[in-house]
Amino acid sequence: MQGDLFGGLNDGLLSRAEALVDIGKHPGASPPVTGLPQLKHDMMYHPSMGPPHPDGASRYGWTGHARSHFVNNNDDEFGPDDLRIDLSFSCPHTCPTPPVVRVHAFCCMNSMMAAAASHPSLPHPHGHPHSGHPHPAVGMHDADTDPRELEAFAERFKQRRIKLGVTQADVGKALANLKLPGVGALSQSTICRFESLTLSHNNMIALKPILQAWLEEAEAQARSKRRDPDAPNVLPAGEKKRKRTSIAAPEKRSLEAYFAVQPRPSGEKIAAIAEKLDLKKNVVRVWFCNQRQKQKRMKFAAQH
DNA sequence: ATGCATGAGCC
DNA sequence: GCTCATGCATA
Repeated sequence: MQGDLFGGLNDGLLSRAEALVDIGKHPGASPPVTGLPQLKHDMMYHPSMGPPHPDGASRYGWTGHARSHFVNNNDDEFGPDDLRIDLSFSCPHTCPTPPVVRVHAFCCMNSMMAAAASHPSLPHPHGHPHSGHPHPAVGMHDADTDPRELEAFAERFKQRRIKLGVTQADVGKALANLKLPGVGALSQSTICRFESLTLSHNNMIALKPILQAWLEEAEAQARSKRRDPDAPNVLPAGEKKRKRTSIAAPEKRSLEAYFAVQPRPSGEKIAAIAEKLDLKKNVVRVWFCNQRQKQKRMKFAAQH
């Protein structure tokens, strides 16, 4: 029960996939997929493809949760300042626990459940766009969605952030202090991905105005040199840490080979693959999900 | 910087 | 069960 992972499809493909694994890699060498029920497979985003055509994301409840209308795009001004600011701004001493502040990054870091539970009305406790702020595209123009512009902004953002002496993690936390409606803290990961353009096009568009707002605030504050003992945070002790599964190279190669043949295996196929590779079914399922997502990310910086 | 994971919203 | 935004953990 292993040569039929792809059900009625045929063992040929599988064998081929496995052969590829043995051989080493896979790339373009595997589209012999004669008649695979290839589903609508969202294409990769190419900067050259021009603006949004986010057919993909826009049809999935994308309500622009993080889209901010309050920010206009005038990111062409380079701050000639090389001042360094201590960290984030605002909310110096009197920052108890305001009603709408997203301070989860400071206090209840660990459990995302806690974050979600404690701020049920947050646009994105860590997650998603929901009924929150259905602000379509207020005053957005091509420049806001133009890949080239996003790329340029990301680059400028990074440079200016570094000049300010602020880390990606700092920016993420500081975002909450901005107190922009519907804008909470973000992780270092997300800031990093924004800078490296490894987020979806929509995600980039949504985050840009927010990061832009932060950058302007930060530079303004840096100019007016202010010092406040904004005491950072102390991570709460003892919390069950999430353990990250590590898929070994051989298994990963197999998965890649399977993916090349069929990016969207059915549940049964996933189960079969999981068994064959001796991995949890869920691990395999998530791997495919992440692989698909990864395939759709921007990352056009390296393509230029 | 990136791999594996979670959870909301949707089908 | 999927997509999508996002994050913890880790290389």
